Amino acid sequence: MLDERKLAVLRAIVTDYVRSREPVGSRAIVERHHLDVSSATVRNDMAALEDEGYITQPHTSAGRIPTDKGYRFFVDRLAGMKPLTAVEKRAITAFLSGAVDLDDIVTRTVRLLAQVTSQVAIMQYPTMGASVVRRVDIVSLHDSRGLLIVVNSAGKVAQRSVDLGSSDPIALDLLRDRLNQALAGLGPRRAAEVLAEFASTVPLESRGVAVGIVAGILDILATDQPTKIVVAGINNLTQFSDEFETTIRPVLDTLEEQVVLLKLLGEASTDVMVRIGQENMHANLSSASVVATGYGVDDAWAGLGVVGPTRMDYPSTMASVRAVARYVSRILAEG
Amino acid sequence: MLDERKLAVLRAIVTDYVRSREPVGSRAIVERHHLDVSSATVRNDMAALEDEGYITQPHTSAGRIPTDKGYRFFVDRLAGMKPLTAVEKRAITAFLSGAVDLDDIVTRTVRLLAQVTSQVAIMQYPTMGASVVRRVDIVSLHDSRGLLIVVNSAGKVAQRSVDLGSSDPIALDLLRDRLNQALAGLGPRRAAEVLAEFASTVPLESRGVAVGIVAGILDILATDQPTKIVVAGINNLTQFSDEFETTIRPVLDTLEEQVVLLKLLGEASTDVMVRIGQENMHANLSSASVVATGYGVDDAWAGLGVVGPTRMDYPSTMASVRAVARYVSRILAEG
DNA sequence: GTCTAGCACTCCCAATCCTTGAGTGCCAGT
DNA sequence: ACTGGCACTCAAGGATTGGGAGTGCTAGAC
Repeated sequence: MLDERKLAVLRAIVTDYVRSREPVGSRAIVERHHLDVSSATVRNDMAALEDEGYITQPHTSAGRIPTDKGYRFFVDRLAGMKPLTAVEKRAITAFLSGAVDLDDIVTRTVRLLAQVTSQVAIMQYPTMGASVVRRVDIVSLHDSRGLLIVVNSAGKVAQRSVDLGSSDPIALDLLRDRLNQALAGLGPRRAAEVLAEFASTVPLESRGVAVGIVAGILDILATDQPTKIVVAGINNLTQFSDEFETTIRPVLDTLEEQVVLLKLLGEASTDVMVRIGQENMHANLSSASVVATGYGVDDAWAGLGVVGPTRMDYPSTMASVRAVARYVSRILAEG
Repeated sequence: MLDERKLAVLRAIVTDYVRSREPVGSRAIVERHHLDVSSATVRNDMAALEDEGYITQPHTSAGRIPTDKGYRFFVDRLAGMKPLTAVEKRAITAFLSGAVDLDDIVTRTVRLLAQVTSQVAIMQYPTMGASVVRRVDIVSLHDSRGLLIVVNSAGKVAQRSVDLGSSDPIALDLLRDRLNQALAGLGPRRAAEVLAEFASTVPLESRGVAVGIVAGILDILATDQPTKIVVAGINNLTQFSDEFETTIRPVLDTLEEQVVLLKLLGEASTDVMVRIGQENMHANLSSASVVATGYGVDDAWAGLGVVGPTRMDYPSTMASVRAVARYVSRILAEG
């Protein structure tokens, strides 16, 4: 059904439309892509492609633009990823290697991704997931307020404020030591089991505080799932000031909804995932595409990606997303 | 120069223009604000107000719109703050009191502020500032990588990854205890002084690690200044889809620049500050206004506020910003 | 002196019409 | 199976026009 030349025509339409943002006509194709046929022939091919649903006309007597299905075919069959230049690679490593802690890594990564793709970048904090508890700390602040801190093997630090009552520092030190001995090295499920028994092993006079703290730790272990999402490069949307209603407004609305973003990134796995337009199953993203992938090391895994108009340079974007994910994974693995 | 009626006219122009987004004419004023004079009289007043620079015409034969100077006068002299309704107050407390830690407080607050003002909200994390070091912790992760954690009395947790070399757990515990004894209760300046001497007091075999850790703490103490900024409600900008070039694009650009935002919020003090248009001294904000204020308790102080078009409802916005700042301060004070 | 009624004037805005040109679809011919 | 040619469609850009909203000014009333 689709011979070699029709594929070439589709490829030409996608690439030219992405470049120019304007419907592309038959004459332009033969000229820019030196197909050795006449424009009338290309027109016939275009009619066929339109019948198949790969392209469409904004109105009679305009050129063609790709449909979601057209982009999908392009991504799956007609194009690979455009490798990054050496300069880009160097810039990525240089920028990421300056990070001082997990927070900093995430912030830098998402900004970097926004910059290299010229799109809106979104990134999820690594989940504790398969990681183990490394340390529990209790810090008294003022009056009876204190702070409970749990660090996991991925280097993630979670905190909760707790009521320490009138317990004295010595008792707190003791409690902390006991908690660390009991929990260090345990995964979240096992830790929760141990904690269930823990309070009863504590001397009566600090029982009350211990109960509060145990509850706090359990809370941290349990509510770790909905990880934070960071966004950067929203101003990149302004380059699509036409398409305000179709792209900018809905995407901005979506970016405020953490839940939706989490779901988008949740589908990411080891290879680069592309969701085009309606494929996102979300009204606000019906004219936007999401390019995402997973990143991290075995005990700290999460997603990152970009959001942009369906008319985007998929080969470059996919390559950038993959590259950034790999580099940040490496950084995470190293420390 | 400006008699009672001229002030009333200016007030009418500001309020009507904020409501309708359209230049307001003399006839509309006498009708909507039952001034007992004719439109011709109002026209004379308007001519005077225009001479003084409080209002201007987009073009001949259009109504008048306020200038920056006009808004400024309105804010300073013609309007107070419009108190919040009981419902709003209750919603604020309810929403904020569910927060579990500092991170959560900040996130909730900034979203809340965006929602009640229908503007873009920005909020700065509390600075350590006058606070004191409460606890230092060292957690070993994997291989030789470790995590250094510093908690201050404001409940803020800072972290750095450090190289722990091949030091054994016992030595680390010792080091941690010594650090806590040395630093607990000290302000950042004094702590830095103590740290300068610290490494030389450590046994030779763990000297190397200690040096790295001391450097990390110093780094945390030193780089605490540029605190993080959180943004919410960017989608509220889409209500001004006219004004794309004048408001949306430049504001979006500005929001990506942490430095600029920090400077904006840095000027905030105890009362509500309003910067109108050009007063922001920043090209991108020349048709935007910033309403900001400080919040926090004595040892943890920072700024929060909103950014929107100069044409905004100042009385309501100012009241909301102040109310949210007060509630979040109270929450912080309570722990 | 202060306000008002009236009127000429300005200028945006929306509607209308026209032209232009890009691009298509189709058919007859090679 | 491809191509040249031609009629057709339609968006986009100008030019023209007719309100309509609003102003500024002036002469007169209080």
